[in-house]
Amino acid sequence: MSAVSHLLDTLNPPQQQVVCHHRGPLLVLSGAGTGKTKVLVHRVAHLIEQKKTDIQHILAVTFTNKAANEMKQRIQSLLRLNRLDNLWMGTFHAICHRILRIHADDIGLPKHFTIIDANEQIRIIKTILKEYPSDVASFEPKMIVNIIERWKNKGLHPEDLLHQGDHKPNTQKIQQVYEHYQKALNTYHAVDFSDLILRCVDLLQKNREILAKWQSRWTHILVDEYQDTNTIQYLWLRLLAQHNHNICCVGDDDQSIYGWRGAEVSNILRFEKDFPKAQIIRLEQNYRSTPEILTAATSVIQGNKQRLGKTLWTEKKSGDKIKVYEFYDSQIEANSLSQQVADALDSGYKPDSIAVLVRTSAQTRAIEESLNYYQLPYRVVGGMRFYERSEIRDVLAYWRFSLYLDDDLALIRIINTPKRGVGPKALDKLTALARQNQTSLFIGIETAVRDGHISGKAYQTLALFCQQARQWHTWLQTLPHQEAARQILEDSGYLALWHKNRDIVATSKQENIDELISTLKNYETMPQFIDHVSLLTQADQDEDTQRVSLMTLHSAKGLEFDVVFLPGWEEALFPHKIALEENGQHGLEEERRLAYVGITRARKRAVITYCTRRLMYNQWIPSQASRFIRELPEDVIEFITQTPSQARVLPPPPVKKLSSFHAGDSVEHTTYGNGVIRHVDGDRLDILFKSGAKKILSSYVKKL
DNA sequence: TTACCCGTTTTTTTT
DNA sequence: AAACGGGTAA
Repeated sequence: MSAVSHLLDTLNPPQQQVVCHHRGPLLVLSGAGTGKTKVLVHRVAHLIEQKKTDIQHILAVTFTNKAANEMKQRIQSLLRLNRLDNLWMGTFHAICHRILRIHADDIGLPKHFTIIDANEQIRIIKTILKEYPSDVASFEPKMIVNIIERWKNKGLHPEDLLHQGDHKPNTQKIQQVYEHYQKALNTYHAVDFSDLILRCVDLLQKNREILAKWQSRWTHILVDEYQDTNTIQYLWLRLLAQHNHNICCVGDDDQSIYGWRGAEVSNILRFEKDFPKAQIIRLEQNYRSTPEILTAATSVIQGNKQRLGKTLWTEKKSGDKIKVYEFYDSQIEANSLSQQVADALDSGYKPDSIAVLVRTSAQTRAIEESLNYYQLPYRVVGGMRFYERSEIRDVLAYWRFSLYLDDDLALIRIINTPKRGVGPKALDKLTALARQNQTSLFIGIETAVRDGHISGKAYQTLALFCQQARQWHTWLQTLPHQEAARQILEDSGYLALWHKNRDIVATSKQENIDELISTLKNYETMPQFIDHVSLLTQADQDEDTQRVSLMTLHSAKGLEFDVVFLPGWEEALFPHKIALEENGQHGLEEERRLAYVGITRARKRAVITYCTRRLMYNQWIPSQASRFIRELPEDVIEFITQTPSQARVLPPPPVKKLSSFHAGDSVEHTTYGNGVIRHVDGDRLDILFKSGAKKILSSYVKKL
């Protein structure tokens, strides 16, 4: 008997096995912790092992790249395979990206089109808005981007909006900006995130042969986290599955938390209509949590009216009650949380089986400070992402531009970094010139230099720059790519920008750049690296080290931990007031699903906390318990209140004794690095860092 | 063109 | 508290 057939028996009969064997459209409505990932992994493994299906005929869509990697690994170890190169598994965006690159010619994109991020979107919108009359120009660029995204998520192009008959004056104006924005993207040979999918759908719809090719290629389509699929993604799936009808979607309507990104639960209902023979299977046995946790989660989610409805049950043994704490303020909440983390570690839980899940990323700051103070090992998941740092984007732009001299967006980013005396004015002129001649910006600049269109100061630097750029381009063709990459940064004077500066910020930027250069060796060529990087969102750093995870509820989707802390359950923060203001009842229900996701991440212990005052914008704002706390069933919770007088006393200092400080001691600060104490003033230390002197609370520094 | 001052805003959630 | 933007002087 083969390994997998044997493993199928370890699945929990009967439904889980049915999912693995089923052919034809299948919708798996499964609750939290019912083993849906396991089922998907086994289904794919089973298909591959039976040899009836070649790996390349399977398409599996996951919600994050990380989830895809994990699933691949699990399949590999099940089948004892080394590689799964021909398996198409990844996010909608990654898969559409691959398809678009194959068919770039068919839709008039260059092979190396650029994918722009949110910052670049806003920058482009800003420049566009300048050309409009004052009423439009005063629109918030971010709002415009949001509206355009919403349209794109529904598959609406600028011209579709004209036929829609929405004649609100603002809609018409924004429609024009949308049209303008798409033109700008075209001239930059760029697409935004939503375009990856939208343009892929366009490609498939307009080109029957290409559609047929992909339809017949994929005999099996699997979709995870189906509840978070938006309209355009659904259209894409439907196009591809229409031929074979062999599509298996797994999702939980109670965990739909991306409505603001266009996800529609109605896609679940649509599925039954578009695939009439679809079978629906419900997985309702939870294998993850204690009955207490499950009861609490179920009770909260029952507050929602719009549910497909299912009843989760478990055979697990009874465990701890869910603790609900009220604290005097958010600092005390953070400190108490640290202590409880320390307790959990003491009682044997591994750091990576503990998580702190917050509603907004702003909450992480206070918690981080406290975890630092108590010297607990933690990691912020999805915080300031590596590839979003300005120095990393600069370096990537240098490389991208050197590789593709016609990449105008990259050029614009780096042309005046370091300063070459080319400001917005000069850039406007050069752009206009390039557009006039129908050339890329770089060629435009070269012409301008040759024909002497530029005056004194900028002329010198630009002439040099053009020569250098040609040189960089050649280097990438002739030298080993890692070497070329470094030389470009040297030669351009970009590295010197940070070398000059001795402060801690510059040092960390240098380190980041070094790290980026060293990752180049994992790729064979520069184009390969650039392609890969444009879709990376989370740098999977120090995965191997044992740390407590600190992240938002949204990024915790699909994960599970033994112990879960849920701080900040207060009205206005959770449910967030913007969600209520903008989306009313729907907003509230989505927040409630978020609460459900939070609680159900826990295997053994869940701790919910709130406080009566919270520090916001450096001001103390009174707060009150979230309505979700009232929705918890009393018999599974243990309620603990700290009175203000108790709360005023700060918890004792770290488990390890806090060393007393003296002038002359060397200390370390997580942000500012190493420094020397000049003067001690009670709890405040006057420290000389490389970046300059700072007065810092003793609790934030470590004695060396 | 850039550097600096001063007043204003910032906190949903992410592929 | 810290980041951002508009305005102005050099």
